[in-house]
Amino acid sequence: MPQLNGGGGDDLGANDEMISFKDEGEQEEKISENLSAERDLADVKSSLVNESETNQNSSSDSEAERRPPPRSETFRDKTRESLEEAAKRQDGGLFKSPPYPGYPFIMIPDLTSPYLPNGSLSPTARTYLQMKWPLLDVNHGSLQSRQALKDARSPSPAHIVGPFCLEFPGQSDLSLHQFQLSNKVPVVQHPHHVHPLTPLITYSNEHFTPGNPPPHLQGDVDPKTGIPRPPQHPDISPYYPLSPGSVGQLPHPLGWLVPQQGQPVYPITTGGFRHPYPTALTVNASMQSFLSSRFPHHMVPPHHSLHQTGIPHPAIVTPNVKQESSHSDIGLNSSTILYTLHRKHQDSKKEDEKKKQPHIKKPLNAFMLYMKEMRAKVVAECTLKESAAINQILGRRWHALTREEQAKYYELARKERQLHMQLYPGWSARDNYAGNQQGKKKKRKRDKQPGEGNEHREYFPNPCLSLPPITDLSAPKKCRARFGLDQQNNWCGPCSL
DNA sequence: GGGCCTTTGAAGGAA
DNA sequence: TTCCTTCAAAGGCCC
Repeated sequence: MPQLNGGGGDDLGANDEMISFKDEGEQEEKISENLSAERDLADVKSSLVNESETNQNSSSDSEAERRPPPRSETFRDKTRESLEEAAKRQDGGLFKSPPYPGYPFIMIPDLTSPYLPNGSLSPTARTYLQMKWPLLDVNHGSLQSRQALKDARSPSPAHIVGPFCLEFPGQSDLSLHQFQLSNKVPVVQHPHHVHPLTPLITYSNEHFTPGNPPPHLQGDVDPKTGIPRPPQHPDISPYYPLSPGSVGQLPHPLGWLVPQQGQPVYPITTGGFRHPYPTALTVNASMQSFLSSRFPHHMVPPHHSLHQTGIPHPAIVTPNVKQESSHSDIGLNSSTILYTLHRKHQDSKKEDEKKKQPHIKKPLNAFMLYMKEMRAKVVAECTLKESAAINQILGRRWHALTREEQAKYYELARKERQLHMQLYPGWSARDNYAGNQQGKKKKRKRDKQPGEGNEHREYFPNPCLSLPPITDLSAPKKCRARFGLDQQNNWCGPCSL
């Protein structure tokens, strides 16, 4: 396997991670070289914020800006430490004197209340929103945009500046790349028809190669696969997408986002309130539920039923809980029936509240990111549709990747984890275990027999050379079936026992 | 309708 | 520290 070239040992993933961080260290050097340019960038950005602040906001804004960012008690110490460590380790100068309060791994502003009493976005929230989702014209500074933000029903795209990333003269490609990595923006995730490459366009070589034109000026066809890219800015993370039809139904600032390539980014629908990917409202709602369940009530900021940012996170899946009417099942003829039903209603309501807690998905690991990118390509090449077979191919291709290529995905995965950790500080992978899921049936993997499965990989570092054709899923995997009794010297260890 | 398959990696818990 | 388990995505297949 390519990963073994370096003689790193058995743990390939660990080695790759090391490589990833090594590369990162090289990036730090480059970042240092461009520190002055980034300061200029920061000045420009800060001036933009301050300018709009001065013009539009009352003194409360300034006061809010002076206030230290809300230190949520929800942040675990270890999370904070890891974030700080990651910040120190990763961005060097960018974090020494962060011109952006929210960039990129600083504490997230209080998004549960990003608006000031006058209806405008607080500077902190505005900064965060812009950094997090550049599509938001939160920094535009115009009364128009703010008006649109306040008037959630206004779908006016007038203040939309279109898909863009914050590119400033003098900003190095590397820093821009880092910015894009850390502030990928959710726009739209088409459940199955989005080219999976999209997620990793951000991490394509374009961003690693200085001097490339802005990605949004490039064609819509991915040069790598020839598959058209979805109407989404390549700098925008599709991992934190908005679901079509999920946002427009809610009166929030994103209602004004413009359609791209004829497809509405945030379509205003009159459909139900069910949505596969909850919006930022549900993010906040999830955090609200999370906070409520873990911390004293007085420590939990108030939660409003309508979100303020409208930014969803794909890692969240809200169970489709039927909205119960508070009066629908209450009888009117008998007080006894009424009382009984009311009790039942209250009980079911409690259960529903538990179920309503959005399911925050795990951040994707490097291989998952790779799969998302390459799946369509493999499907196109092999005309396969069965994911099991495709995943086998992808698994082999993954091992065939060079260390540098893999490092790219490890880096992306690391960014995703950091972003996920920022968005959901108290989240634990354990939360998603079936045992903690209400009403979710625990999935049980089929028990593997000795000598079956990954054990072979230890003895055949390159499974592409030793395994039967990958499309032949029915081919036996056991060494006896593969090599026969007369070639037991080729059997792997477990099979030889 | 929901679990299984299949891959790798991350994370958490048990030993 | 090591090992094991679960979950993340994907979509056809099967019960």
